[in-house]
Amino acid sequence: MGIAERKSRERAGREERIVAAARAVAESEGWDAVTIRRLAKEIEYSQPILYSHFANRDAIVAAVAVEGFKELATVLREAAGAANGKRESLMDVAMAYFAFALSRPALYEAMFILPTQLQFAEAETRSELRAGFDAIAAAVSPFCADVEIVTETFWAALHGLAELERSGRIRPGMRDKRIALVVQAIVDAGSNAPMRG
Amino acid sequence: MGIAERKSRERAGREERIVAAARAVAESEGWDAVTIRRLAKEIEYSQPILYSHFANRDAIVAAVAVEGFKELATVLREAAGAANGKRESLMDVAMAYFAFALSRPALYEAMFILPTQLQFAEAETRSELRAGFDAIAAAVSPFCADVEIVTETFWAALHGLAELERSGRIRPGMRDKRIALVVQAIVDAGSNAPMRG
DNA sequence: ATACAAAAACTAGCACTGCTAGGTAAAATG
DNA sequence: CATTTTACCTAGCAGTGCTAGTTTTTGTAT
Repeated sequence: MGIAERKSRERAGREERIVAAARAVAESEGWDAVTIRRLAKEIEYSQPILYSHFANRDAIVAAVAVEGFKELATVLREAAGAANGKRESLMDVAMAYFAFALSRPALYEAMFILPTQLQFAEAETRSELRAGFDAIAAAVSPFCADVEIVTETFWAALHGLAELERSGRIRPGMRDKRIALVVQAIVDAGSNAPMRG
Repeated sequence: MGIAERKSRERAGREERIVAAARAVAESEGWDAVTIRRLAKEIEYSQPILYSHFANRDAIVAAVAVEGFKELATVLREAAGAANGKRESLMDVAMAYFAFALSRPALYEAMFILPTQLQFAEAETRSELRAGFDAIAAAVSPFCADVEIVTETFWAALHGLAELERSGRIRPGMRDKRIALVVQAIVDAGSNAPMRG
């Protein structure tokens, strides 16, 4: 039964094209430009076809977000692996996270700002988000006892810095100094806490 | 010519009612429910009236955001003033910020997530945002030399923690530990940096 | 008081959105 | 080749932000 497989392949291919189109349009014209009609035009099918692949528009955004989580995890792992020392590794992870967030703003938006509801029901999303989290945790772990807490806080600080800079709330010029401050805080958390306890 | 004044007063009152309605609907049903038709119904006028007060829907959201910036500044100033020691003051500011963000999610959304374009052209918004920033800066200043940088980073960390928790990315239970970690980082930044320099 | 001018508010409608029902063309099966 | 199933599209609904054109209300002057 090669026919069913061919059809399945074609469907999967079209689904990828939808997600790719959504991402491309969002990145070049913003998420407001990502309408069902626009995506239908991009893939050269009628609108209802999209609803045979995704339940609604949010599900398409969520699919883009899942792609983003995969890529973020890869980027962070590579950044952590390339460095020599523990401190360099942490700094590289921070810089890589920032570069990711600012170079793909629409993708980052899909991951952390837009839907925030459906995408966490899917198991795949959870695991991919976890992969990125683990990459950060690996870089953080040499400096602290309670890895989970420190990773969450480190991540939140990077996320907050990226968001406030992206929306023009804080000065764009001092980026590296702020990141250095966050990294230093993690390093200090490792050297201070044990001394006290 | 008391007539013109009366009319001006009535207009201002109606404008306040529009903003209040937008905020109330957003807080109880989410920003998606805040449509022009819905607000018109709430204030018992026709839709075009709203456009004699605001250029478009985003301007209404921005007006709500401005209210939020004023209230945030007040909340942070009170928190900083009530505490005794420098460290308590910093911790209280952090807790107050968090309480603000989580207790008025729709308001916080208007301030930091939704429009992010128009509202910073207005001078009023800038000054109110600055007021909140200054309140944080006052609590941070005893612990560092470069107040601006540290304040930006401290604020970003709080914002990131609030956002990630609000969207369910990090565990809700460990909130206080993460906040304590951020506060400790600021305190350490003050005790470490001078020793090195 | 009444006719008039000006201001204020409303009705109706446009172009767009997400989404869907119902009919049509294409393709696989006997 | 006929039939059934699958795939797909056209057309349309209800709702959105926003606006043109008209009507009502209000204040002014005779």
